[in-house]
Amino acid sequence: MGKPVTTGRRAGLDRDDMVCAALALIEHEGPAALTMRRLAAALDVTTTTIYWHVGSRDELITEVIRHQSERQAGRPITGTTARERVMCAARHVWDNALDNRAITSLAHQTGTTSLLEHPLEVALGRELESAGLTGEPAARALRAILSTVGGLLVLALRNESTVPEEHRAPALWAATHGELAPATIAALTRPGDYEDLFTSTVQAVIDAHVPGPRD
Amino acid sequence: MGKPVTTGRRAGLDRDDMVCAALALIEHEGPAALTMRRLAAALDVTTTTIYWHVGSRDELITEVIRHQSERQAGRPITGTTARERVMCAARHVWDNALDNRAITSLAHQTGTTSLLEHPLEVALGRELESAGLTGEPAARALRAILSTVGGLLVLALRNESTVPEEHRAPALWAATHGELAPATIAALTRPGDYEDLFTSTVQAVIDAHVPGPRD
DNA sequence: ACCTGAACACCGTTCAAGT
DNA sequence: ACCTGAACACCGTTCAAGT
Repeated sequence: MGKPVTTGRRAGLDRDDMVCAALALIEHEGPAALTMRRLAAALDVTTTTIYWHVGSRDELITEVIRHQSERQAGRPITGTTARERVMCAARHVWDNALDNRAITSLAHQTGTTSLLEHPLEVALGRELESAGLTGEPAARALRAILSTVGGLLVLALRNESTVPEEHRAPALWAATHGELAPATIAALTRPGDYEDLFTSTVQAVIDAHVPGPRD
Repeated sequence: MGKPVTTGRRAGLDRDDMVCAALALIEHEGPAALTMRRLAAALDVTTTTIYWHVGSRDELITEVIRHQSERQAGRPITGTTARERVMCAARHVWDNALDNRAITSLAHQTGTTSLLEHPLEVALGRELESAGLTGEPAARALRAILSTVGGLLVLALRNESTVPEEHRAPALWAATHGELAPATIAALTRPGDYEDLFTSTVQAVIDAHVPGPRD
């Protein structure tokens, strides 16, 4: 069953093979490695073959992100209080992004983050509604939590992305703005403990938007 | 005084002219318009001329961002309480980004946001120290506030950036995850009031990290 | 010192042509 | 229906050569 190993034509490739090969390419060689020519070489075909199965590079990326979003879904949401369950749903977004950094970076670069995290965002929205939020407050809470997690992810993923060293810590900073204490300067230049930062920051945003057990 | 209008050589251009022309190009035609060839055409020279004055495209971008960061500095910080002044410094980052969306997007794409906002980030750090924060708590507060503002900016700037419509609101969302209320779905698909979102979210993060007047 | 012309090694995309 | 070869219009970058 399934597709025959070798048909009478040339290659036995379909649209799904392209998407999977693209996903593997991204995971192994980074988001920048996803070019039509390199993907064609990996599949041992010409670039025009990709254009026949998939429409364009944008469509390929969309399909890759959607494919990845499907196998990200499914982690159970734990916790007894509403805030705990909302926090758990937010942490799923955080964990999945850190577990799949290459694809997350690609989604971030192409503005398809919401497509990648969509099932997890829906799960988060469901918990907010279960917490009693409806209408505009629910929408505001959802947007606030997701943007906070997204901002923290940009910070946490900045290190291994393509950021030249000179952009991080020019020596003149300490000279021109020397009034700052070393620890404060470190916050602007060096990486920190993003796990703690995630917990405290997201918890604050959740507490501000989601009614607690004794409100 | 200054440089002569026309020297005995070919063009009277220096490194600063390249950076200014690049900045104008970005503001008028968007971040994607900044290519070596288009910049050379705008200056009526060859691309190799740019490589002589500026090193590479990365160096050009760094110089453009640094140039822009200098004329962004200087808005006064108002407010009487510590939290008010910290909020004001955070709002400066927000306002400047929204007032210069093209350059902000470029900085975001190239991972040089901290370089662009650096003077404003230092001002924010100063207010945190004035509020009594030192060491790790100061660093955590700074990172938390900046990442929150950054995440909200990504959301607010997403609309006019190069995001295809299909990435935003596929019709199947409502079908496969139809349990969500319309307003909650809207939070995932349509833009909202980011001004209100900024105020409430950043205020929550500030309150969580900066001691208030009666703590 | 400052600038040009030509070339190299890449991109995404299209189009006519093959089987 | 599925795939190739060649071409087009772009990129960033380099190198020898001109004045």
